[in-house]
Amino acid sequence: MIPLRQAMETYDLITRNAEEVVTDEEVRELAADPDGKRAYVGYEPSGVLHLGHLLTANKLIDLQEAGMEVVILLADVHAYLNGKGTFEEIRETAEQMKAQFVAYGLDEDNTEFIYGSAFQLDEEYTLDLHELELSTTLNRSQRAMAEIQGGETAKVSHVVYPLMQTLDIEYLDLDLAVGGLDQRKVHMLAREELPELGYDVRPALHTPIVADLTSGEGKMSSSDGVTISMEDSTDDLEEKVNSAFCPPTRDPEGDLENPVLELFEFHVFPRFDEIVVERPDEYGGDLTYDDYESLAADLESGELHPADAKGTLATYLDELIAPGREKLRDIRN
RNA sequence: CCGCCCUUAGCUCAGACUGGUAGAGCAGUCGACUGUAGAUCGACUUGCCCCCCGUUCAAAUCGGGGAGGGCGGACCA
Repeated sequence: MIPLRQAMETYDLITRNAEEVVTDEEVRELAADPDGKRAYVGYEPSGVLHLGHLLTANKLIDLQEAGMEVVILLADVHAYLNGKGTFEEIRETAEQMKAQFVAYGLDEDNTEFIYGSAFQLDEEYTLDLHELELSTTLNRSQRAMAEIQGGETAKVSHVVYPLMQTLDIEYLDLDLAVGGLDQRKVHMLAREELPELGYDVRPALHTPIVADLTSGEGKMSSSDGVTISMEDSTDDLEEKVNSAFCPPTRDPEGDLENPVLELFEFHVFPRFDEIVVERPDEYGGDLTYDDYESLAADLESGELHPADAKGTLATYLDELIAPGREKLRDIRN
């Protein structure tokens, strides 16, 4: 396989499938000399990875491919502040999460896993945090958190949370912050506040939020609706994908998205060079695609039937998830 | 600390005044129709009515106590 870095311009690799790049100039500058530059995603520890996690993981893999160092923050303190349980419980799920990321394909030697509690409780960090608390309004912090916290009424911990993310970017010595689009307001807050403390502003890169599988609207959520995760068996995947909303178009009416196409675009094509749609002769025989655009175009034209697209999607997702699924099984035995 | 409002199905809420063992919409599940899903029909499911004590033949409903959540309480007066 040709290294992606040679096959694609570094900038295109770094920004592919990104919903937003802040700012483009800053990222172009990074792309000009990516070696040794540090990028991160922070995750609240979870025992089971789902497609939302994997979307940002795909981006991290791109960045590794581009020559960057990747840091995964196992955000135990953040999870604690967001009411996710005791530190003990959070730690345990963090270890499971780490194992699944490695199984998924993040190069272990090139990926730095670090617990938030390893540095977020230091005196210097804490004093910086208090300084941020002093210069940030409640309103601003709450707005930054709105997408992240549940429907619950905001606690004091919730407004501290994004301020800590701001400091993480400095204390982890990063050059790029990565996150889903739901992290946008937090990163904007960070860009605004870091200079106030005398620190440098870093660029941010946001991945899209995949639409809900069954309705095609909003975002796929782990709390409600159908989520595809490392826990799913092959049969689960087939069933979930088959029940997905999938009109034969890339651009459904209204605000709706085609989640099946989105999964091809954001999860399958970035990890496979070639996709084979196995089709019985009565429907025209097998089809082969090496990029998302041609597959989407065929769905649009009717050449590719949604049912065949779904079967194929389930097969490839299964392949992506299989290593993590095995790892989970090991952990649990 | 004090005051007011809220708590009923997964969600949003009716029902409470006038006690009689719980409803709607949405969601969900299952069929029919489509070579997928959705839409559309057809059927179905769903409950410690926040907790405890009391009154009563009988309490979601009345009385008392408690919990959780929301909002308010400077001055002008």
